Amino acid sequence: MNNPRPCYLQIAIDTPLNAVFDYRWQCDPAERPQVGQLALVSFARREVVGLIVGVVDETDVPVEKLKDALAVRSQLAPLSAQWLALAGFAADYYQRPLGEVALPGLPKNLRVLTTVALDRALKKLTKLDAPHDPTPSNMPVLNPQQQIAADAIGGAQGFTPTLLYGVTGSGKTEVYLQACAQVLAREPDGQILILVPEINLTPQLEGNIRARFPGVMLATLHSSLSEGERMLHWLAAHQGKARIVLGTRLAILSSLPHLKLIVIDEEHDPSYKQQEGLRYSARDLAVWRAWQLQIPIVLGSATPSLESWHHAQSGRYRKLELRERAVQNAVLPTVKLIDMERDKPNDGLTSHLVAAIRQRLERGEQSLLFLNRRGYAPVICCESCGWISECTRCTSFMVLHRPEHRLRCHHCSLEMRIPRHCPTCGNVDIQPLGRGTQRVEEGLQALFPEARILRIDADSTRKKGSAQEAFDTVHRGEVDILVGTQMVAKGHDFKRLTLVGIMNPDTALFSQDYRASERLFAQLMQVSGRAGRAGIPSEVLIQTRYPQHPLYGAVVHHDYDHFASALLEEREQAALPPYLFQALLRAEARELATAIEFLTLARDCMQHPGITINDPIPMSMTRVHNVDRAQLLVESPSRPALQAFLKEWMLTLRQMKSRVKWSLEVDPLDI
DNA sequence: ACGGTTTACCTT
DNA sequence: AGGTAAACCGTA
Repeated sequence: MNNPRPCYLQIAIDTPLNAVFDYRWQCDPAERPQVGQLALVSFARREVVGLIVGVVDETDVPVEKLKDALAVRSQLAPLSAQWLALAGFAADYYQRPLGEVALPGLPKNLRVLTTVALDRALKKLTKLDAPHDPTPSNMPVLNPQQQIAADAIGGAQGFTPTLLYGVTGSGKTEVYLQACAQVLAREPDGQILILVPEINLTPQLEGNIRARFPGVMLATLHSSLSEGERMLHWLAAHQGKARIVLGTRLAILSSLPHLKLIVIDEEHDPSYKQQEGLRYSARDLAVWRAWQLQIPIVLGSATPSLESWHHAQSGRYRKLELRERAVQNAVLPTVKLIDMERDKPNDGLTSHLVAAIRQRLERGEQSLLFLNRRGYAPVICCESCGWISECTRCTSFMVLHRPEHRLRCHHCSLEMRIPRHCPTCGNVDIQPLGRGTQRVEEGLQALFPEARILRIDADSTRKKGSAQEAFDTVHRGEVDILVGTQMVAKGHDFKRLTLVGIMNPDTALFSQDYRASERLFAQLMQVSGRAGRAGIPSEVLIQTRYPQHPLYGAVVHHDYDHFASALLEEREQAALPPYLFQALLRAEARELATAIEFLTLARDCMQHPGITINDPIPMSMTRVHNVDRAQLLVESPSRPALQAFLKEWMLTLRQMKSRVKWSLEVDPLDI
């Protein structure tokens, strides 16, 4: 006899509450809901989609509190136990409730009340039948180092983390592709996840993969997809139809039931770290995922993160090296330092750099000027009383944007007209101080009136698609001099580019942030790599006041090894990551004192053997948009000890019910 | 007494 | 978090 008895669904919901919620469900025993399915429930006067993490016959929740679940999304195959374990690991590690990790990782259309988008995508995928021919088209012949690397990665069994270390142009992409080919050929349903820092900046890669594997479905996952596309691509991966998934950091949480290989390109890139909400590192989660599934993972970079380099040195990761440039007879560019004390710059440009640009113009070659500061000038100031354009809402300056004739705060977007005279003393001589890309562009145009100059930065590419258009213009050779921020440093191969000028990198040398030099080195190597890709000898000129600085010496000699070893030694001596593990508790309030007070309480509320809790300090940019921020750094040489402490600590802090807004970041990058 | 804003409370 | 209802507050 069928005794219709309710079962209870334990549901994770996207809320900061650290709990799962039980709902009643009238179970047809033949169709019991499954763990990993999604369900629609009413929660705190609204309806939300949650994730079923348990199906049980009993519950401790009092009957008067229990509600019926409204619907189960049975048309969608459940998320696998392995996927749930990944979300669970991320939730534990980053100290957030499971629902806050698992649900935002799903396409938005799966989380709405109606299922029309889901049904439409399902229908579309049924009709579309995925090609299943893993045969690659025209595989280029690899050089011996590349071949060894491709075979080692493609033929690896079990959890095999590999650091693929090779300079720009050494042909890492080709190694990935051929390793992929081996895995696709060997594993009949096998899926591959390829992560890149920013997909817009590597448009070539998607094309290369499609061209190489015409018989295999590729799905992309990144933030500039429309919701419809994202739903479709996510489902293609979830159903196993997409054999290759190419995506940014958010793709690490995609459902890949037959995942057999993970590739992380430019693994050192800071954009693998999410900087708001759940502050996860896609690279670190990827390594965990590979370990969980016991599959190979390759981390590629010309300038690996010190964390990965350290793992390679200690033998935890296998290190494979590509020493030669593989791209047809390409040579490493010559890097030269220009001493700005001896060659005084005019309009920010030393005579050496000007001469080098002129030479390129005469030869019909392209130049790139790299300056990591947008706007016209970072600040304006009054000549007579010393007034400077500070933001009224932030601890920062209002940046002069000349084309728009406005001052703008880059942190809270406050804008105002440029004052005609000084607001404090009335003096009319207000001068821009320092220079950004707009001012450099203006200076160059005055110097080379006949040259075609293009500026690429966040301001010039605000409109959708305008960045691509700008890059296309450069590729077509319609630009002589390119001025840009870090936007131009990544990915693009400029065939006719033979000169890279780096305008003012010195500020990072003496930064409080101990990671600044690691980042600067990676950035200089990366931007240098834009030149010399087509076999024409090319040059990188770095303008500096500190030509003796060892960092520049390492850049000149393209010597990451020694630079990294020296940095690692420093980090070990100073007890810093990767020899130390950190977490950061942040608090924000109208008054700085309120934030500090909360953090002091947090510091003193628990015993903490083996853990160092530093004093609360205001953040380096204390005020943003009229909110004051402070932080508390927690450190331990043992990751498990830190994890155990954080777990307890979060329980205690949540119980404090303080009305101060606070958040925890595990493994912070910026301190 | 009004209406707009800040705060407190709840989530199965 | 996010949604609602209660509490607060200046002013007519």
